[in-house]
Amino acid sequence: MNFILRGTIAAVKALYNVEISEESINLQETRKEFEGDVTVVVFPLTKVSKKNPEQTGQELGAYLQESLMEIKSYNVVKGFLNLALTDAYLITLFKSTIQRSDFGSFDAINEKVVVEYSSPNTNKPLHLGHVRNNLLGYSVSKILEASGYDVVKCNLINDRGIHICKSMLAWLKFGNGATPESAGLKGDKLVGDYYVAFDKEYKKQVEELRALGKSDEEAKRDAPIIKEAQNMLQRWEAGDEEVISLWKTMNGWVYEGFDKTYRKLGVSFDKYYYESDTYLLGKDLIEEGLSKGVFYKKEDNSVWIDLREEGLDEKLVLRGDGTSVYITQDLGTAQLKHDEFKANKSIYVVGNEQDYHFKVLFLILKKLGKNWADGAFHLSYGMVDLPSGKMKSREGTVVDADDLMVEMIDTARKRTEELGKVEGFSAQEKESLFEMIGMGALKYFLLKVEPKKRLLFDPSESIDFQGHTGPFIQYTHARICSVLTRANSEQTDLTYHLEGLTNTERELILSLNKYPDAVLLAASDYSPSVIANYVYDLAKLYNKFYHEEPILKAEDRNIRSFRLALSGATASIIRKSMNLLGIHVPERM
RNA sequence: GGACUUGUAGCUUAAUUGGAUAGAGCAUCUGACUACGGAUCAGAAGGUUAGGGGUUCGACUCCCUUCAAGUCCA
Repeated sequence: MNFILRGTIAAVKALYNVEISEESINLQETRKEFEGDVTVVVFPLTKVSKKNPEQTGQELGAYLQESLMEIKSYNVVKGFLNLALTDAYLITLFKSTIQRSDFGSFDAINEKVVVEYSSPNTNKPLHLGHVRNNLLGYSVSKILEASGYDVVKCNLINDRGIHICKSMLAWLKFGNGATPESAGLKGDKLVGDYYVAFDKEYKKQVEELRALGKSDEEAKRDAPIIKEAQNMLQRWEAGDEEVISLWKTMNGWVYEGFDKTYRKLGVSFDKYYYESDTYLLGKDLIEEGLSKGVFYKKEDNSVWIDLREEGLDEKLVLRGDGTSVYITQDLGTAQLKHDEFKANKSIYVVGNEQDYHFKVLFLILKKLGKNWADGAFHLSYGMVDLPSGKMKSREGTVVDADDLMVEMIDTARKRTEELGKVEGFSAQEKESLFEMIGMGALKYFLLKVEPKKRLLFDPSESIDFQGHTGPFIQYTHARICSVLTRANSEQTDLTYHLEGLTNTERELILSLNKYPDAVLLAASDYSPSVIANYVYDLAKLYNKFYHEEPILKAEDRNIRSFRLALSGATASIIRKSMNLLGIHVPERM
């Protein structure tokens, strides 16, 4: 609606002889209860008109109607100037813009963005929290891509450290040589089981030591199994062949398991980083920081940065014995990514428990003079909690990603069969449909909420398939496809000449027209929920249209062709939107 | 002790970034030409936007404060 902006600027110039900027004009959709399509909020303009809002609105409205042929009529309510667009304009808008196949896709802007997401530990299977992370990361990548960025999706895998040694050690002790094949388990599940087994044994040993009179702290420190694990980590760091070989084998199992989960989730990566390769990075940056005077040493040789001026604390960046802390590695990895991709932006999809960490990380990079750090952004999302509280893998209170997906697909199967909707489907078509619907419900459920909000998931309450849900939108798409196929089998004259539009048709065109803005907003906010809510509104509106207006049964041939075209365009935008969420839409369901 | 985030109808949530009478879904109640697909549509009911103060033409949104939930930093 740029012509309204320009027209308003011209109107202000003509009426009040003042130059104003586009930003000073506040345009919004006209609320349903008033007549019109677009509303100019006139309060801010009273400063230049030096008249009351009502009068200013009247003057602007009269001028705009006179000068812009797209405007049919206007009215002023309080300080709001409501403009009604002509049907002719909306029809042209639909034909020349919305119906184009490239509607809503943006030209490449020649900027690169790295999106890091997923970033699992190799000692346990993925759970619902990871699912949120993966879906967010993938969807944000798609959205950025659609808005013109060159996107690199990457996954930094935490494949080393004491936690991996725990799984390895427990497997050696209790595993009897079990493999995923022999145990009939996915590799990540098998390894996760030994991580739990370690913890169980560890707790038992701690109890025993405490029974012998040791303090809690001593017992936790002295339990033989934890010492063994620490010893194993040292051997790993020293490159001990036996340990390395076991580590490779077990991580291999885990990756096979993760791959299956990723495939089922429909997410993918362009680049993998492994902490075993990156954990020693960052020390040169410590040197750099010391020489620049950004860091300082304490008596024990440990290196720190003072961030108290920024309202934060003093922060340790390298231990006294010269070993890294998390932030050391993350500094190094940030530099590595920058060297490799020279990206304009770098997004980290990580839970909000690390808000502080990233604040510090970015601040340090800037203090080191890394200007590229301005493009760094922590896409922080809220934890997924259960009614019982936090998920804890060691206590078994997690919603496993694979189990959840199977459950969702099963529910979809039950629903669909109950409704008797799959007559004439082959077995294979059925399976892919159930998967599409089940995964659609799950993904939509997780993505429709703003990322930063925490999410409560109640496993005893199944995710809805009706109302504000993925399947509702999928259903709308299938319904349109059904109409279109029917139309195709009859006649295919798609040209039309229209006299006017019904209210719902107008609403639908205006809603379709919002798609590009939704993409841009979702991209600048890094928020798939913008798309999710947009496409829901669109689908809802289409269903209203579908009920109110006959399409195939329309008597006038022109109207029939137009409504088919409108339906086709709606299906296309639904498909594009859902694609940005990583959700597939069926043609029948 | 300090910092950050969140708080909207019974539940899950939206609000064009400061705009009109806070908009949906689930659940509850009422209805839909024998359906171009009822996983739909129309309607009813449900709100002191956690509480209090302030800023202004105008506040869910910004500022101060209290409360609640969660997280982080030693």
